[in-house]
Amino acid sequence: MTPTIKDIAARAGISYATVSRALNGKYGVSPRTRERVAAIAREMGYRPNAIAQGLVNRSTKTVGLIIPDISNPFFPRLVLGVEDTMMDAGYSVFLCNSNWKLEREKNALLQLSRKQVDGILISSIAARAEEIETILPPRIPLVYLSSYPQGTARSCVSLDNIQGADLAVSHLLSRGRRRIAFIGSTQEPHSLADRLAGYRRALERAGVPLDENLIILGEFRQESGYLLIRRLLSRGILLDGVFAENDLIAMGAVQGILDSGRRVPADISVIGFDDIPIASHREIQLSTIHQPKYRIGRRAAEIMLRLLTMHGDSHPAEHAALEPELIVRRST
Amino acid sequence: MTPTIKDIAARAGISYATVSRALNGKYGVSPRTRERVAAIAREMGYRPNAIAQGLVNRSTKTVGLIIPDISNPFFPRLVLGVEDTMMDAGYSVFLCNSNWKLEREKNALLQLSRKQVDGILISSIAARAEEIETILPPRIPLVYLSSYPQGTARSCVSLDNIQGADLAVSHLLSRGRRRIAFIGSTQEPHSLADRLAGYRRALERAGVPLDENLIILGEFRQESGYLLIRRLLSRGILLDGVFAENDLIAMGAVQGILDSGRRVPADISVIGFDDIPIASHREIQLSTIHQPKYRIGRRAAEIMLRLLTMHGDSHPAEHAALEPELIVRRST
DNA sequence: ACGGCTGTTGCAAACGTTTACGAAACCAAG
DNA sequence: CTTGGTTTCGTAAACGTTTGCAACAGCCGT
Repeated sequence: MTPTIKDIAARAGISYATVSRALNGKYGVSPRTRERVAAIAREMGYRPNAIAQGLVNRSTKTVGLIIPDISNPFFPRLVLGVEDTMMDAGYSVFLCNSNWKLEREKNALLQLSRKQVDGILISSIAARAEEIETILPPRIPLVYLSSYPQGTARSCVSLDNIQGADLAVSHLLSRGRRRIAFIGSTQEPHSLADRLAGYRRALERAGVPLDENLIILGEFRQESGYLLIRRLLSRGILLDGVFAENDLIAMGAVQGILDSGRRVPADISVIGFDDIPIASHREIQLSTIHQPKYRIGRRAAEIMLRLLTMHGDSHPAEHAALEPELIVRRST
Repeated sequence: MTPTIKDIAARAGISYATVSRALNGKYGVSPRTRERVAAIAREMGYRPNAIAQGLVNRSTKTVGLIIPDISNPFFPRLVLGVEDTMMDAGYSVFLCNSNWKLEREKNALLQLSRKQVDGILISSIAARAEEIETILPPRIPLVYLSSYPQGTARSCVSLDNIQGADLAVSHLLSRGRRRIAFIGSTQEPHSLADRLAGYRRALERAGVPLDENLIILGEFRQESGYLLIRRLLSRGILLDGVFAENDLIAMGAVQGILDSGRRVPADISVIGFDDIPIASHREIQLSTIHQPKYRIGRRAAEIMLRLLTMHGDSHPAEHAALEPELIVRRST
């Protein structure tokens, strides 16, 4: 049995209330007993039971973080940003990943709320806010990061996806490309919508007609990008540029283009989104839209901390949209 | 306020003990009241408080998982293996990453034990078992995965690192390479020792003399591999093969070799370790030693589940060493 | 009518903490 | 010596749940 506060009290010959006060540095216990208690606690290897503390304090000093895909190189930096800032503030982070399944995302939400986390940060794949916010008791702080559902009144931290997509497509246009395909994923409805909007906006501004045949959707995986572009090319559809919704898709697309006997960027330029670490690799050199992943995580965590400290006084939802940045590399 | 079991009891006009029994499907409550309680609970949106349950049940249905680096593509698959099997068994997984810092690893251990997790899985960077096992109360189930300290009596699941390194180096030798550098990391003392041992064993068996100048150590990062190989080459040291302790280092080494005007594999063959996803990319094509990451995670979780169910009866430590597999690609 | 059995329910303790409140002890001033 | 104030500590309730035990009702056989 690990020693409890009562064991310490027994050894010290005092009540366990005093032990609690001594250990927590509360006012009203003499320096002498305070030291004695500290010494005994150290000697017995006392470890406060966070479960019991959580029960009485009604706070677990823990927040949940839900992301869709731990294997996607985009998310680890984001997680790190959250973890670092939350840890500095004395919080633990409970990481869950939903594997792009709404069912699992909802389940994670449920588990976290049962575990009485103090707040939840989520990169949600839900299309509408009700789908996930009805699961949670309304008082619990919730912050979206990187991706958020439509119609939410909660705080969000994300990239300006419309602007980012516009940047990417405008770049392709400036390279003389006119037949630009959009390869996306249906897994995140909201960022898909925004990036498609940016795609359309850039084309329209340049006076390039939109061809619905050039828009194809799959998953956020390399294989998906490969298959989709090959299908497109084998249909004989003409194209000279590709805007992929993320870097993994873009990398798959590059492979597909090469395998079909065309050159990148000579025949077809490709640009991605996210700027994952591997995109800058010497042999890859993928042009892309940079997302400040760590900063997004940190910013979201900071908002969360603010919500946590002013517990429930009023929630002026904050909507931060960070600036995208165009990174030009060999693929365009 | 979220409704508690007492609120339900009040509404149903019965004692809260009965509500608890009804909700948990315990024996001794009539079907009629059972249904009534279930209906009211659903209607009020009752959510059992896992903190309170954990306190009285002395079990949180949660295990901790500590890994050194969430950004390293090796670990996500491992995490997934653990998560999937633990979730199927009704457990949650608390993921912590230590960022290759022993201090943070110890701290994570401390936090997890305070949080009363039922067990801990850890890919440890500690050199000796005492460093971390003294932090934990002895009763708590502990399973090492992928990497474990020396002198532990706990269960481990890992690759046969000696065998893996032997395989890699023997492959280089079979390609006619004789001056084979070892580029490793000091971040994981135990796998370093094993992979070095395999390196030595393969050389010895082939009758190739060991040159200590060819062994250089840094970190498990691409930049590190790049810098180390460049330093080696600029010193004018001859080499025709490189065995890197992991794929990231190997990829950095390849870049360094190319940047120094040499060819891969014509002048220098390079082989890595882990078989991270990107290693199979068309433009990378890195030869490597495959680790069944998902299976390692799953296996470790299975052992953990066994330890959890037979709570404390006896711990016949299980040491599973999975088989490495040589993957030959373009870099050798 | 009675004893005993079965099925259903309530009471209360327990898990390990924090904390409001009150009691005791001490000290200095009147 | 009393009074008042301050410091130090103990008592007990509370957090939300589970569960052993006792109580109670209904029913059966005698």
